[in-house]
Amino acid sequence: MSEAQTLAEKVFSELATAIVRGELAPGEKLSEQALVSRYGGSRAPIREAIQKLEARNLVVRVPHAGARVVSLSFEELRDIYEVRLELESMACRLAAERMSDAEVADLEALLQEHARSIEADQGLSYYQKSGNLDFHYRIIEGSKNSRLHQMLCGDLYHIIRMYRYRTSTSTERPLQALKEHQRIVEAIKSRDPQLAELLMRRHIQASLTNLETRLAHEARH
Amino acid sequence: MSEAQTLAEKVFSELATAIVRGELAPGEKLSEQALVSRYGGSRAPIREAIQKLEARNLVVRVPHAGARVVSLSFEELRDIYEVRLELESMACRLAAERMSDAEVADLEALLQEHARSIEADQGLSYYQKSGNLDFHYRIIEGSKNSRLHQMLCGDLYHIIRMYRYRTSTSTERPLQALKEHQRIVEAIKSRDPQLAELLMRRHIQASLTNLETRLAHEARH
DNA sequence: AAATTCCGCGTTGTATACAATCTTGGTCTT
DNA sequence: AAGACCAAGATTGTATACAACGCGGAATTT
Repeated sequence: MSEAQTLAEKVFSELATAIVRGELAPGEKLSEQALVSRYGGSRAPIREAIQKLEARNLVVRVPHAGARVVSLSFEELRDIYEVRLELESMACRLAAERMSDAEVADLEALLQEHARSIEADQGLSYYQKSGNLDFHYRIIEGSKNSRLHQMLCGDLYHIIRMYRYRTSTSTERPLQALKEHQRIVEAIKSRDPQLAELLMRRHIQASLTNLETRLAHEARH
Repeated sequence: MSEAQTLAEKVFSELATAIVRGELAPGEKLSEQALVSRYGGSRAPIREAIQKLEARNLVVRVPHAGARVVSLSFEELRDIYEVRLELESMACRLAAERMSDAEVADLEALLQEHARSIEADQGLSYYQKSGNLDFHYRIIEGSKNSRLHQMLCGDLYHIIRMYRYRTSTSTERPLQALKEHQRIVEAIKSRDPQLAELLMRRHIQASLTNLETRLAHEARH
């Protein structure tokens, strides 16, 4: 991702992606000694990396007991989605007010790109992975609210992606999602904040119920 | 505040309150050496404390250059308020749905307490300080959303309180605020989520415009 | 046999020492 | 005189060493 200027940042970055990808299971203990022999360096930068992970809510640390990969309960994950739903709807409303015409045009171009990918039936998995994220990132950036951007992209999304890996890869409805994306952009283009917010809310709500049923199904086993 | 189980936590706690109270000015540099001679201990726990401050967005750290108390621009502070406005309105809506009858009764009792304090004209300053916060905290807790609670109380409120200290102490309209609080509780009591959210949104919007005019005034000097 | 206490080991928290980087002051050049 | 370059000092990043705390198993007691 971003080039690390320090060893601690490098270790943090690697651990973060490892956690998000599920290579480190939720609840798994992060022994400082083990990390030293795995990533090199001494305990000082490793501890710093762990603290950075804690800051992003990817690990939980208890004094004198060590750090563990965060393990969210059903309720906690639902809470996160609930907040994300609200914040991203807000971002979409603000984007409809504040995005420049050029940015809106770029966003339209992005969706046309996605449409071609799906039509060719080749970039289907691509669309599910980075394509979907690209769209949402642009909306968030379009809100022109730095703190909102930080909260959504910096904190919530890592957690969400982490649990996406566990429960199959995102939605299996790329065509439906694309249509919803297109309607959202239409609302932004016509500078209708309320409609844009409403459409985004419904869009995310769909994936939320998707997740809930999936988790409920998983809980039975 | 919370009893510190480790030296790093203790230093963090003291530094945090010092920053919030304005004893450490925004932009001021936090030299590790200086903090060691001020708070004792070695650099290890001091560094850990600084990292915890960074995690809460109270300081900004750049590699090889040290840490400074966060100094927010006008736009950044407005961004934070914008997010708070949305999240706390959301909390109020959820509280109207999820607070127990007992909790609502407690909240009513709290407001009656506040009313007496104001009527006696003695606890006026009290109401502005902790009273106002107590009310908002209870609403947030009433949302029963742990992540929402964490974001509002853990991250945003420290920053907001920090800048309240700089610009005179909160609103000079305790009576008006109390009335608004009472109406909010009424909406919660009658289990009207939409109305509760609307009233909270207006309530915070008032303090937001309050802050904006104050900052605009300050910018002239 | 079950519960409890205590001791030993491993882990984390803290202190000190060394290396790498940035900053500051001065000198030199243009 | 203004700006760039360079070296010394200070500061941060990293490594190693020591201290404090928690966990787990064995021995003891009821």
